[in-house]
Amino acid sequence: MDRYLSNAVNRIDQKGRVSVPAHFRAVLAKRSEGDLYALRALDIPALDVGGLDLLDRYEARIAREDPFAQAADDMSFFCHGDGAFLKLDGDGRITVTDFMREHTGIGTEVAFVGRGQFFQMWEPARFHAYREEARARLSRSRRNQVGPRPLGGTE
Amino acid sequence: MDRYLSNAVNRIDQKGRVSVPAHFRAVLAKRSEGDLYALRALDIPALDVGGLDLLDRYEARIAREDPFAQAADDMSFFCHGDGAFLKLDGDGRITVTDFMREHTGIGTEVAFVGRGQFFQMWEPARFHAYREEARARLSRSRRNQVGPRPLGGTE
DNA sequence: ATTACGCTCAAGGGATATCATGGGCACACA
DNA sequence: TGTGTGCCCATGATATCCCTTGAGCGTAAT
Repeated sequence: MDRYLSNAVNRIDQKGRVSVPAHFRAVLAKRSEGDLYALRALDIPALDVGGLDLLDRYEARIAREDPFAQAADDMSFFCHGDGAFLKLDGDGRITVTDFMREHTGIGTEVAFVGRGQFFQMWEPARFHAYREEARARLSRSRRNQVGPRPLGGTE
Repeated sequence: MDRYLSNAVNRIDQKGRVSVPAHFRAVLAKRSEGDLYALRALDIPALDVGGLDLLDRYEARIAREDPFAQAADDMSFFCHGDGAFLKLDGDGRITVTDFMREHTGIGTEVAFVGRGQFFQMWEPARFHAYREEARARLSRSRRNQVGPRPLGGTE
């Protein structure tokens, strides 16, 4: 197993710690060494989290831009300035900081959502709402499609 | 860990000192020997700070200009002549000088912002405003994008 | 089939280390 | 004699480490 799949909701304890699902930790260990990289996602109240390989992907993307152009600067500002390293403690937990709470609205529980190459952290209610929106968008666009179906369904 | 990442706001004390975030100090120690070099960023009210390797970035840009042109001369003047060395004290703090305050508007607090190869110092409110601008620009360019997305939350 | 054991994992708590911040003191330079 | 600078230590908050608890689950034994 080398992809982040499925989702789980875990509770934040009084000291602000939350367990990263064991399955995600296993994937993480396979993809990168130790540290976790977290980033405030664009447009949605979630954090994108992964190993250092996730950061590498962003940096590779930035390297393709003219390093003195505005776009490269914005991208670096976003992924370096608005990102953070998370440390897993000995029990596989991370501490939820204000940095994370502000952007996501996370309070006492965190929804961990697998996204293949990375996973996300959401406030559970927002996650459920967003999931429904996403499903609705998909099924609407499938109905509007005349030719071959974009995704899924019965063939 | 060898890149400057995440951001933090620290308070300036009555003697004009401010702690450089411990994580940044660790990166600094790994990348360069002791010295910190600060320059006033072009176009934005921030300081670019790093080891002497920070100059590599600017010198690369100068190298791309015609050495007889005014622009190359101006750039060299700017990065070699208008920078300042910062001294870390025993507790990992630097003293905020007028040189820094003038350009940035820094008053009683400093926002340290990781930028990968270097980090920046901002007046916190200006930092927050600029961060929102940068995110808005990115999100706009993501929506206008037809093909694969340049960066960002959802893949 | 049902009970008992053992494993994994989320979650709680106490002790300790790290870090930002405040302040004292001495030395220099003006 | 002040003012700025460097060096040292004190403190409180937070993060980190280590150990414990208890629920869920599969497996094995009765």
